[in-house]
Amino acid sequence: MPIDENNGNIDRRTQLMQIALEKFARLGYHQTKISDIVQEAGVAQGTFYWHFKSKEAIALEIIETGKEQLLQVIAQGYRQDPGDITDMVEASEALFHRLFNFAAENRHLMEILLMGNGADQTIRKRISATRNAMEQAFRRNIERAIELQMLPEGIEVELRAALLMSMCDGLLSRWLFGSEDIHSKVAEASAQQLASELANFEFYGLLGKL
Amino acid sequence: MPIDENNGNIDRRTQLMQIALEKFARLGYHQTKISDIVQEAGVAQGTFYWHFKSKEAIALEIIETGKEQLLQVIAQGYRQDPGDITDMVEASEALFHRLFNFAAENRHLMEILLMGNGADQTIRKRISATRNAMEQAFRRNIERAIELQMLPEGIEVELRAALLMSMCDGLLSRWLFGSEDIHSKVAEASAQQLASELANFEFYGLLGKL
DNA sequence: CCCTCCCGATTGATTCGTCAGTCAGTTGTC
DNA sequence: GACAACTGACTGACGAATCAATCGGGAGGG
Repeated sequence: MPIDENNGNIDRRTQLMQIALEKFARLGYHQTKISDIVQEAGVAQGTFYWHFKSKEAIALEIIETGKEQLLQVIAQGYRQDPGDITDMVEASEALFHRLFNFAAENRHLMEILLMGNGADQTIRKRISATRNAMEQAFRRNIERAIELQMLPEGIEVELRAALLMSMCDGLLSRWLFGSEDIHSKVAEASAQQLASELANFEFYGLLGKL
Repeated sequence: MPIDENNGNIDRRTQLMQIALEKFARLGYHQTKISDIVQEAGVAQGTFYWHFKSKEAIALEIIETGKEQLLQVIAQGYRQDPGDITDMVEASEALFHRLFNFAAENRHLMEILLMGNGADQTIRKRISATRNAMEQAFRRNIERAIELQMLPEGIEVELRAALLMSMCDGLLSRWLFGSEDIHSKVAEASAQQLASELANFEFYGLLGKL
């Protein structure tokens, strides 16, 4: 056999994490048995415990990895140089667009992060830390916009970041996992459309641009 | 003993539901043992199974009860007669205020509804149905406002309802359960303040009233 | 070239704790 | 004596984690 054997032969560790991610998302944390994971990977149960300390450990590692990717997407942030409000809306829209694309490409990860599929305390805490990090990223973006005088000074930054994050949460859950029975328009929209609507609402609220 | 014995002697069923609600919220569904519940109620394990078919059954019943209360709060809705935008914002604010007060008085219920504390499929589905019902209530309110010409006709009602619901979700979670380490301003605000900020953002967005 | 020792990776039967749910029996009330 | 409410020891299943045994391949020595 050749030395460099990489024909779909990813690192066991990575393979197990991918399978676990998919199962945690689809079945929920508690419903996923280690035996399910190893069976799908075609290895024995002991192998799992050679690579990971425990079931919880693999979950935490999955979340940590996802967090880093996600923050990278957001960190690209708003544009650096001043402009008018239209520029601001556009920049915001671009950020959402990137975020929505990432989410679509990482459904399982988002399912865990957004729906917190039935994990326990420790894991939920880690998830919430991840979301908190996202929110802080949004917040820095808003602050930056104020420095550049693209937004008025008086506004409650923290509150606005929270609202923004909430709206992302909400749109993403509905877009990716909206209940089948209720055919939502949100579910059918494109990442581009959603990003655009969201950015508009962010700035102009229900009354729209006047 | 007298016939009508009600000295803090609530119906066993109700008592068990209250205790279960508190424990599900605090510890999470899977972490809560039936033995915990009955111990706190001071009854034997068999008693639980005399009143409820299963652990899942009590959880579903708790959610159902909560859903009804919650919908009642929202159903009081916007005012019925036309007015100007300021009236609209005020009506909206009043709705949020009622909702936030209810939430504060029903922390445990909200914790389950908002954080979905680690339950499995069936239960999460029921929770999501409850939230969906809330969202539809918001939606009807927006539609009503359009009929009364308090809002422009062109807007995407469904999307706006989703965004509104998301913001409520987000504010409520942060207000009631915001992580202790990050002292959030949101956590310290009053129901009144939050309702007001939210209603303003709803209509005017980040740019504020001009 | 072969033998052997080492070690990382893997196996899977077994252990062990944990709970949801059961049931045969008791209590007390009308 | 009938029936609703309650008891609590018990069981049966399940699933996370363990561990002694195995495998395969590379390094080194003769």
